[in-house]
Amino acid sequence: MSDVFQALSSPVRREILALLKEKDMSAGEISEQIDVAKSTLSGHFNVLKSADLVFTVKQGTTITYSLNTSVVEDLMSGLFNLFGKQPQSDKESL
Amino acid sequence: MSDVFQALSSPVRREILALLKEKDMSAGEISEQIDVAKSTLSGHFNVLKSADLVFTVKQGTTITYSLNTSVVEDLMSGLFNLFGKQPQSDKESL
DNA sequence: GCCTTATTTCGTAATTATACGAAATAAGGC
DNA sequence: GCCTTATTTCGTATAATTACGAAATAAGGC
Repeated sequence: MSDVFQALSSPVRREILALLKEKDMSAGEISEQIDVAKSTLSGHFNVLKSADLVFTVKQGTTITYSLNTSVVEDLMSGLFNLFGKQPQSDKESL
Repeated sequence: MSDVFQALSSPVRREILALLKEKDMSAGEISEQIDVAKSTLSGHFNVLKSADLVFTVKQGTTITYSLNTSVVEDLMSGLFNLFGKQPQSDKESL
């Protein structure tokens, strides 16, 4: 849960996710759209992968990034758990 | 938007919010529940206030913190905007 | 085997975040 | 006016984040 929020706290990473919402893209394609060094982007990709927000498929030398929509649903339910009216059942989710 | 995610990325701050979900609490009451120094908590309160996730009422020498539920709704709609099926209309929200 | 293209890892620097204890501020009761 | 209680600000230390360019790795075409 921390990982997901931490990942989402960067505007650059949210921009990556917004691009991937439209279509799957390679690291190179993403770097054409976002003005930071490729090495920096690569670091952001790692953060997004660790948070399980994206997954990759490697085809030859290009790596295609895709949005992992199921984790977004997990995030939503986590937010409901954090803020919803129901009493907090387990604190592990914090 | 960054502020909110950044605020939510800390487990300590999420624990504060979970406590405030149950009921309004003073800084002192919160510090009885969470094992970090009061000065450290005070810093977390500032982050939460900057993100507009909580608001305060001062009565005498005690300050009561309350959850700002409307910002949670803003967060939800921001997430839908980021991940939802509809094409991204404005990039300002990033 | 060698070049080119795609991407990541490494070394480094600057900024930001998190934590603590001690000192400062603010309000109320006596 | 002085003490007590509640909370914040300050000084400081450490760790994490973000960024860059250069070098390393990986795969494919020739």
